[in-house]
Amino acid sequence: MGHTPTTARGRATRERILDSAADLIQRHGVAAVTLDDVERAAGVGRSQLYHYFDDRDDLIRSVVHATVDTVLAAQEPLLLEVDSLAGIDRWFDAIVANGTRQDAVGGCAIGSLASQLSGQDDLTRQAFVDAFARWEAPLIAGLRRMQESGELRPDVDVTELADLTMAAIQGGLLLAQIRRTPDQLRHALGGARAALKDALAPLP
Amino acid sequence: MGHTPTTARGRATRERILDSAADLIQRHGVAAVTLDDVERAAGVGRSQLYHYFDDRDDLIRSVVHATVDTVLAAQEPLLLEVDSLAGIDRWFDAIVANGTRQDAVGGCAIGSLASQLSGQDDLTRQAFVDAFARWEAPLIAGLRRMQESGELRPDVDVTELADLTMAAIQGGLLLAQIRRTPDQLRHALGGARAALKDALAPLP
DNA sequence: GAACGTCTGTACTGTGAGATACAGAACACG
DNA sequence: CGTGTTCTGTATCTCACAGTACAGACGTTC
Repeated sequence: MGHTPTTARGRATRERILDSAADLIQRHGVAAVTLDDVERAAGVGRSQLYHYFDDRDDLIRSVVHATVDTVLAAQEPLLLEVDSLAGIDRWFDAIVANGTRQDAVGGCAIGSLASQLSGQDDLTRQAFVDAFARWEAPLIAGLRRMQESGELRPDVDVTELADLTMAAIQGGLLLAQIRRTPDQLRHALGGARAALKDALAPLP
Repeated sequence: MGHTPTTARGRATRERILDSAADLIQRHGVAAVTLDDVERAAGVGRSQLYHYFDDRDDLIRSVVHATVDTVLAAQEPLLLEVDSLAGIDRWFDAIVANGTRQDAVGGCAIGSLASQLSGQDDLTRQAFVDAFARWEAPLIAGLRRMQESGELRPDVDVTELADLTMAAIQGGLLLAQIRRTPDQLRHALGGARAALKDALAPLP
């Protein structure tokens, strides 16, 4: 997997390559990005690319891992608070805000990559299985806490709730990306919220 | 957009090219499919490709249109019956069955293409906007009939219900494709069903 | 059956883009 | 400083693949 840099300059260069590549891929898709594009955007020469990465596939894989880490790191603070309906609302609001932001090219960075690359090798697909598992884990944990505290009915299946929530996020982002409007994302999350509210224990 | 065939043989050849290309693209992704691959799979020569299609992009666009038509045609009979909860259940069951079938590579043919190509030109993106609109229209119409007959509460927004249902389908199929298990699709559709059930008018 | 349009087969070309070679600059470390 | 290692710049190679050229087969119509 290429050379891991030992100096500060090396690390900076490798980061710059990864960031530029991730940005280009996010905007134009994996297939449309050439090594020349990455070089230009990162301001490096061909030799650097092959110094830090084995080949194009290795670079793409590295971008996938970096993207997953970035997205999950951004989600983490809010995900740890999803142990109440209010916390879930804050999380959903952040997702909508994020999906609506700036140029609103939108879509989920992980979801987009996943549907472009999951038809690839099994190793790449596994990376996405892991990514979504890591994403869903704190949600399941939060719902379980809600169940233990009696906030959630004891008979509901929390993994089922988590699954439908993740699907609503991914589907909502995909359709919002195509239509270039956040409405469908909001509606999808509204549906997930309704399902979650349904699972709340009736007030005593 | 290439020559439209006038003879039966010509139509058959064009169809064969389109079918083979659609199949290859479905399995390996747009970027991974070369014209040589299509030729081999369809058993035609290079000249045929360029006889019926202007260039590779034209072929891809044609595959998109053909895929959309195929998927929507398959959905149509069930979609016309979604004016009752039982009809919706039949539709959902068919989607799960279809997503579980055969090699279960899964994913939505339209959704996959959309996320691969929506970053392309605006014209291609528009094709997917239209496709999803065509898909959603009979669902909205069915829900509206349910509302008019009093089966659905009058205050609910049927487009909102339709939107979240479409998102559940797309998200569920995407995640099911990655995990190679239909569970998440079932859960996602279960969530949509709960939202729909919530909108039913209380029994008199 | 001949002549014209439609369709098909094969061989070729040009180039974009991934990969390599190798020399030179920057830097760490004694 | 000097020497070895890490990092960078440029030029070049190679080849897969989109696109072209052109001849030949088929088939339809008068």
